[in-house]
Amino acid sequence: MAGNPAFGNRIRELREAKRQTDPTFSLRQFAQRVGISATFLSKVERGEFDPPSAENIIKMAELLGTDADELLALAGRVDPELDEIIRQRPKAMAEFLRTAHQHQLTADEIAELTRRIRRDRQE
Amino acid sequence: MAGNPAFGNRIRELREAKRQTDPTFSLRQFAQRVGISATFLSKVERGEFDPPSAENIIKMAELLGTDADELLALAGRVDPELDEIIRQRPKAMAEFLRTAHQHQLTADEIAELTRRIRRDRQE
DNA sequence: TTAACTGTCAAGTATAATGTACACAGTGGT
DNA sequence: ACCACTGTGTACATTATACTTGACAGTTAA
Repeated sequence: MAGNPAFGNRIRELREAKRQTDPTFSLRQFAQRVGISATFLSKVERGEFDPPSAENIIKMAELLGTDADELLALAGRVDPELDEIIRQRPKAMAEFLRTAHQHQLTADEIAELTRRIRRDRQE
Repeated sequence: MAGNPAFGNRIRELREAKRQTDPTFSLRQFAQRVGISATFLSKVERGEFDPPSAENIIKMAELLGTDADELLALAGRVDPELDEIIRQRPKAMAEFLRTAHQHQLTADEIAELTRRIRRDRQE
């Protein structure tokens, strides 16, 4: 890899937005709360460095009040927890994911299947 | 990481089995066909080194005639292709996976959902 | 005007991941 | 006795990942 402007821009955008109402969202202070250096964050936001580790991206999402999975996706990563879930049922989950992809399921259609799990289980 | 006996044992087991009928499945020859050194494979099989890259595990699965996703899971990895699929619908897929996990869906139940995708799509 | 911020630049670092080359010892056949 | 093969131990090598330190210039507020 060699930097990711899409991810960086999004972080800067979210951080600047937060800062409108909370001045502690300066580059330095935000970096400190995430647990990385200001320099690193600066380069990441300008797409000069690769996004941080999944762990730190998740911290960013929490602080910024946004969805971690979307931020991770933007960074070209997946929550390690999801990989762990796949590993518990590798064949079945792999087949499910590939089939969903082949049929180009929309987010709504996937959400419908999620609801079905909850519904079937609750009775 | 620091070696993975479960993965190594499985590879050795599968390779030795193959060798019963095909003498080209010696450690050296198999390593060569996978594209790694015999030394490395030896250490991996004895759980002294970590499993190879996802790419090389997939090659092993092909040569050994076994399921790549299961081998990858044993190695503590996930096919990068699956991560890519998740990244295309991060929120929906993440929610699906977490819900399936929370409800402890069995492989069969997941397969049923996969069939449902195909069925609903075919009409 | 100086003090305290803001973000940025240049350079370097620590650790892990993913391997390699080469020499060696044991075994089985000829 | 020798050859060719088996797997293995020692000792690195290479690249990527995920950052850090310290110095700097511009802006803002007292």
